[in-house]
Amino acid sequence: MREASAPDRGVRSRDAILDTATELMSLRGYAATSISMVSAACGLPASSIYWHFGSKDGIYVAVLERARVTLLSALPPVEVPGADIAQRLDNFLEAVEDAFQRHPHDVKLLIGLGMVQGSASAAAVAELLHYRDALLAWARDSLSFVFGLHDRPEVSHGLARFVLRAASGTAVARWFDPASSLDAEALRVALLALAAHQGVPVGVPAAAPPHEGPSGA
Amino acid sequence: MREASAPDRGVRSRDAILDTATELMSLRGYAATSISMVSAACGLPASSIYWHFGSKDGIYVAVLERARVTLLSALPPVEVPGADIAQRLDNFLEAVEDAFQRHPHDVKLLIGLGMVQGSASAAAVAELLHYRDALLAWARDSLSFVFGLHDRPEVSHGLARFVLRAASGTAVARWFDPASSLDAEALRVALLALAAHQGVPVGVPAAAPPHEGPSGA
DNA sequence: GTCTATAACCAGATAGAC
DNA sequence: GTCTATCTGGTTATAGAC
Repeated sequence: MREASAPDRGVRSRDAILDTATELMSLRGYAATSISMVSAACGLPASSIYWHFGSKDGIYVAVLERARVTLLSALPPVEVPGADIAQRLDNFLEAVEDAFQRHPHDVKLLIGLGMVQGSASAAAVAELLHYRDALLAWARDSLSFVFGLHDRPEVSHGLARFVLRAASGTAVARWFDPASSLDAEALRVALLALAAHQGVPVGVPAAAPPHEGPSGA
Repeated sequence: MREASAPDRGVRSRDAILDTATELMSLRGYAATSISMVSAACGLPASSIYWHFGSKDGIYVAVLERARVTLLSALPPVEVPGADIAQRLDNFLEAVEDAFQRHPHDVKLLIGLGMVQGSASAAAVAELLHYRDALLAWARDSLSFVFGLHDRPEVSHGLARFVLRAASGTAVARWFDPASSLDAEALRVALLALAAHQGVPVGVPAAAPPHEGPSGA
């Protein structure tokens, strides 16, 4: 396995560079991460990094792409198991919480690098959007299955957006206080109430009447 | 007013630098914002910026401090008006939504620059923590008043954390899709359900039974 | 594919006249 | 307080031997 003749020396180096860049960029951000830092941290000279990725932006795009694939393949299929809504919702939230805890780098890459407009290339921004859309689509499909919303796509979309925002907000909270976790319990209560509020039968009364517009005062 | 002899030429320049730096840093992040960019954008030479703030980090701390004061003074007092919980909650959420919409720079500074550990000074990180804590305290006190939770601080703290995370997540969503707004309606439903779930009387049945631990399956 | 060496440039920061 | 000019060091990126 060691001294792999040379055929895959390249791919091993490539992976090492990607690992290092992922860690540094998710921790410090794209702009604050320099090629020389990556070089020093992974042991390979800067020119090797350029040979593999062409430019700093090229590394960034590769890092984002791999993070997206990794995170998405760690998520379970959208046909969430469970006999009823409560069970399926618990299973869904457990999957979200699990991925969130196990892939902090990937989550943070998605979140923290939104402020890259102007510093990074259009390709990198497009990859970020792709990343976000893929996560949102997974959440939407899963929640559609959980609540049986095949005929009400706008409701499952709204719930998915809510979950994604809660997860993003928790990721933000996590870099102030690294012990922050997703609080699946609160999310469960909130999602059930939101679904009920939209008229979805969840085996529980709606939490509040629709009430159009803010009430005077 | 113009040609103010010189006494306040200084403070005007200082403010102009702060304005420019706030805009650039909230848009591009701290690391990606250079002194020369600020200099070019506000018209003053780099050495004037150093005269006022001493270092790049000094500008950052001043920007954060002013953002915190601005945002906090834009928030209404915690004695949220309203005859009942529903009215007070609506007023609270309206205040949050309003501040969120009117001060995008300040919100983004708080959010997006969490990944500054290692690039910025301890003073800057401390200022960021101070910022976050002040917002959380305001939300906690307001929600305590809204729901009448003076004797249950841990509940109001949990609700405040939930609101702050939702707002953070929305700020993140906003740099993918600038049209994103806070969705006060969803937040209203979620907060009522969460409060009810904690046994707080909100004039509405609890959304779900406490149910200890995930249900088998 | 990996290395050493270096080009070309821009960053943060300072000196000193005014 | 503001300016011009400049120093130093790190940055992205490349050349060319191996």
